[in-house]
Amino acid sequence: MRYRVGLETRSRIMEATRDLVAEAGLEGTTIKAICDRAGILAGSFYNLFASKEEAILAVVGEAIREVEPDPSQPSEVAALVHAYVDFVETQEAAARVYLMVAVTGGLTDPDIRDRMLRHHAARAERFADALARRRPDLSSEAMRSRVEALLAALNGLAFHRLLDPTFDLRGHALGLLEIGAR
Amino acid sequence: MRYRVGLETRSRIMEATRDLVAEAGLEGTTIKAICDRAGILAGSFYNLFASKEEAILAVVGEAIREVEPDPSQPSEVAALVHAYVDFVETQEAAARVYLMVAVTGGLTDPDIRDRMLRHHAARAERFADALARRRPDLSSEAMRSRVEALLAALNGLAFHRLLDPTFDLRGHALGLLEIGAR
DNA sequence: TCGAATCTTGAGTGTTCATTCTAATTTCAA
DNA sequence: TTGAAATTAGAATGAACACTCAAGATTCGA
Repeated sequence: MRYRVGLETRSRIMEATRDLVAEAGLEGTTIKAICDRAGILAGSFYNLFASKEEAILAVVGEAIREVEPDPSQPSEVAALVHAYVDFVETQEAAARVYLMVAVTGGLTDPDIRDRMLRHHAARAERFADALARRRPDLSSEAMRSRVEALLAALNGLAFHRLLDPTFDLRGHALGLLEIGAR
Repeated sequence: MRYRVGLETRSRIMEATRDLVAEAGLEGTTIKAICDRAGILAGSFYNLFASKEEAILAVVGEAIREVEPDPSQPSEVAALVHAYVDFVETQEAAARVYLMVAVTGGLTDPDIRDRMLRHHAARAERFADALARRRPDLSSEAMRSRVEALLAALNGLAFHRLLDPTFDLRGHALGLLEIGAR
């Protein structure tokens, strides 16, 4: 059971963590820097998070929850693509943190890798459902292939956009639909 | 002017660095671990590399040079795709290091970011030339769009393959050609 | 209002790590 | 063979950093 002030501190910590990791990377971000930006001291940090890793994973968890709009109701493929582009464009810091953890963590830590693969599988499922409505003619093999290609391309394009802010992510992402999801 | 033993030590260091970073990540890899695996002591490391970062960038440079086959003569799109898949499959450690540096470094260090964007531009050029021969009908805009989509998708698929060794990278990569480069 | 739970402070701890330095050894061109 | 340059060993250094702790302050339900 947390007090209100504790919850506020917690969200200030997460905000500071997200922005700092987005700028300086996972290891470039120190507890001291997080605390300075959140306006607290180390003891308060450890009152709310067990470790730096836990704070970063909390940020990633939040990003994962925000990248998918309304998981309850079905969507069009184009709507899913737009939602993803919106996420990258408007929550750039969260997108950067997600990407860094997915790559560094995914390639070195089995737990994070499994988490990323599960997230990917859920996303693929969602896209497959949407695509099935638009292209009922495709075999499940062809569907799988299209979805993997589309998700991989979206991720690759998003990475390019994060490297180069002038890159037209939305244009290229919508181009994918023209090329592959006629 | 280096002596033969120095050059041999240098390549042992690079090999150790590549494999360790592939396993443990950029910051998980220590100078001591590199030296242990290379069978040397710290003094020798610093006789040949100015810093840990320099050794890692040397590994990345080597990977960049190996990912492109014969930059002199022109290639078919399919050949370029095969070459990329071959690189990821046979030089998995190098591919992992490249990816980690591209993401963590690219998103936090301006020099590395520029280097990655230049590498991408050169690759895109290469793919565009190959695609132009197969599809002379496409406008230069459509060409650009196809190439960006193809490269992004290849990168995304490669990342997935590195996360999940059972993922059929070559199958999906060739699927891209069927979908988009008819 | 009371007081148990929660929160904050801020100094402190211990470790890990990249990097340096010096002296001894080895290489290899002339 | 010689000796200047390159290589190596290995201990030492110093900084950075994640994390702990005890004591006081604050919160808020009962």
